[in-house]
Amino acid sequence: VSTGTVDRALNDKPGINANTRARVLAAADSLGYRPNLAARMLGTRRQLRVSVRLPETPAFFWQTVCDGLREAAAPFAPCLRLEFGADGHPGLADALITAPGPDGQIHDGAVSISYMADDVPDRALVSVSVDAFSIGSQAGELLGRFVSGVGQVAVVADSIAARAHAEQLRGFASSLSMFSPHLELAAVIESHDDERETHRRVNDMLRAHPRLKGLFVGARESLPILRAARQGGRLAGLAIVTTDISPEVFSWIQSGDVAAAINRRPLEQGQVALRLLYEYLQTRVLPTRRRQMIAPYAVTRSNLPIVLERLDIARAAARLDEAAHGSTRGRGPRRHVPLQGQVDPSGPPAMRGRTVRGSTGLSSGE
Amino acid sequence: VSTGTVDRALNDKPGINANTRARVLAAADSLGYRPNLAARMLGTRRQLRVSVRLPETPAFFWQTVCDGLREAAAPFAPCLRLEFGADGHPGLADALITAPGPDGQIHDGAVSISYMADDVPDRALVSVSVDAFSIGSQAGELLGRFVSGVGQVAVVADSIAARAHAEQLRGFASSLSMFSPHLELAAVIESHDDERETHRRVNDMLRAHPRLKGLFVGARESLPILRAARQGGRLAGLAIVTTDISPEVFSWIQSGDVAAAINRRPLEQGQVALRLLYEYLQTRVLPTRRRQMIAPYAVTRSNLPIVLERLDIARAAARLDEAAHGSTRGRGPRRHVPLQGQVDPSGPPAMRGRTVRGSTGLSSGE
DNA sequence: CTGTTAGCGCTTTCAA
DNA sequence: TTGAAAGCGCTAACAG
Repeated sequence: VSTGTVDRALNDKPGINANTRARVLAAADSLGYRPNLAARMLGTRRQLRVSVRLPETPAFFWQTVCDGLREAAAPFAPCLRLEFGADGHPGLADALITAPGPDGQIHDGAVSISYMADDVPDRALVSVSVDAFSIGSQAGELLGRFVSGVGQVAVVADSIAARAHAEQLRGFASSLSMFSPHLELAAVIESHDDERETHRRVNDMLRAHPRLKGLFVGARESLPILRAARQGGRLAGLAIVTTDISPEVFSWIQSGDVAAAINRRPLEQGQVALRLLYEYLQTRVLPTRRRQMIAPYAVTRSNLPIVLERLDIARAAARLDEAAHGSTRGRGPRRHVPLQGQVDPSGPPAMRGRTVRGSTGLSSGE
Repeated sequence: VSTGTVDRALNDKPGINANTRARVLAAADSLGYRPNLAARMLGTRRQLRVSVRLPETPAFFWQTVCDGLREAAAPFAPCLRLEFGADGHPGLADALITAPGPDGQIHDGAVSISYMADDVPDRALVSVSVDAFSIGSQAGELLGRFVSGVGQVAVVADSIAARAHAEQLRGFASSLSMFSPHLELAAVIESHDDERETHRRVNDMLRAHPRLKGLFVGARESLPILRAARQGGRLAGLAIVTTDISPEVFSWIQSGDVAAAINRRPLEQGQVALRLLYEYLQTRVLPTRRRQMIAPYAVTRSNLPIVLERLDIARAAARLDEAAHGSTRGRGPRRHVPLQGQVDPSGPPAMRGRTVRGSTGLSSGE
């Protein structure tokens, strides 16, 4: 019963009698042994390397996910190290955090995988995502409450064929029929990579439905759709709910032209993904649920300022962290471009909860 | 330049020449030295002890805060140890997490303090809270959107004198006047410890305003108020927004009688508090903002199921953790009573996002 | 297959 | 005031 043997037993290492292993395991169990993770990382000078491979667009969303990852990883430094994009060679990493490609498949290999999407492919350890159905049903409920009287609503989504978007649509339709029988789903259109094309489709749809009262924008990029509605002079009569949370739409929310944006909570997605991954890497225990759901919620002009503040904090911390890291290791370019400027191009960054009192809060500063 | 000297320099220990200390510090800085926190905890066998002293009511809220603390502390075990209530003697602890008494003061002493409330007393290191103003203004906005046409709304709060409640009220009034000029704030009443008394006051108010269209329940315990509205037969014509997220009100949300509950996010409050505290204890660096704000958001029947799921996960994990801890240390009673039964007394615990399709979701299970 | 040993980066104690 | 050395709990390499 030497430490070496115990180590072999506890860590499923080869070169140990099945019998002794069993005895050691039993003893450990009865003694309630818990390994000291800190000491383990000390022993092996090796640090856990987590490679992060995420899409580049929509930029704000994924950069915020990265902020969440960084924030959650900070306390574990230097035991754990995040390698973003090209820096991290997945083959050398202990884990890979990724999102599926357009075909829904993961292409890289790694020891363990955390995965940010609605499906859990077999190769993924765990997936973190907001519930698409819940996003849709929340949008439906909100529109139902925002629009008074009988009327029509429409949906713009990216690709109805994609599972996530289909789920959103199901949720939307379901909550419409359940909570808002006064609303009729008059049209569902798909947005297009080409902004002009999207603009045209939305325009056509709006003309076809002159009395449309509500619009759910489920597309990743909502700006082309919003602009089409504005140019058609339809903003006043239209309650709009979007899923796009990006600096560009903040002013639309602030002005009330967009009634609500369903937050997919990228920051939390990153945090949760990292927490789960770390736990797994340390304990090798899989979480009970392989799909970790995050509750989406509505951002409106009354809670927008404080939501933004949180995002700013994360971003500032990330910047700080990267700077410190940079000076330590002294290599590698800055990849994480601060978005501050985009959030508030003209005014001071300080935009506290109180701002809601000033009607032009976002664009004028305080 | 031996390790001992370096240690003395870096940790401000006595018995070192001011000159050498300066030199060591300079060298450390230029080398970009970052202490290895894991190794530090190994060296001193001492673990960080954090004493948690939180109110007992409202039970659901504070127990969920504790769940958040536990969840965030789990990865740091065994370096950090949470001691709840009577277990932890604050005098022996490295830190104290607490909430202010009714008088707004902290009574216990500890090295550092995390604090869950709207104010930061001087003795507190940092405070974590939702922004009360934001809660109020969100409630105001939602009511403004839920209620169509000109009408009156009312507020029920705990004690207008308390700063947090005053802020809530300010936020509510502000967003009402800004976003919803069609609504008039017709009455503000205070709830009472005695449920009968509360019931009577609400009743009187409702009679005095027969055409009331909206009600914001900012009181901690909303049930007496909700019941009064129901018994007065006023539910149908009344849009109700509450701040009380507890098992008792879930069914009211599910049924649509309560249009929305503003979530003060106890789970996140706990997580954030612990993260900040840990960071401080390790690095002795104070966070840039001493008030950490969390964005409140609206829980409605469309996102209720998934919000509940998250709470359940936290609770299950906490139970698991406590069980494991219990078997290891084999002492101490279970203090943390699982609330599962209260959430869903009749049905199976599985209540997923899809449940929204069944109109009786909550009470019938699936 | 098992035991022994040398560290990992830090704190602490005891000597100089 | 400084240095030297032991040891925290664990892993890894080498002996038996």
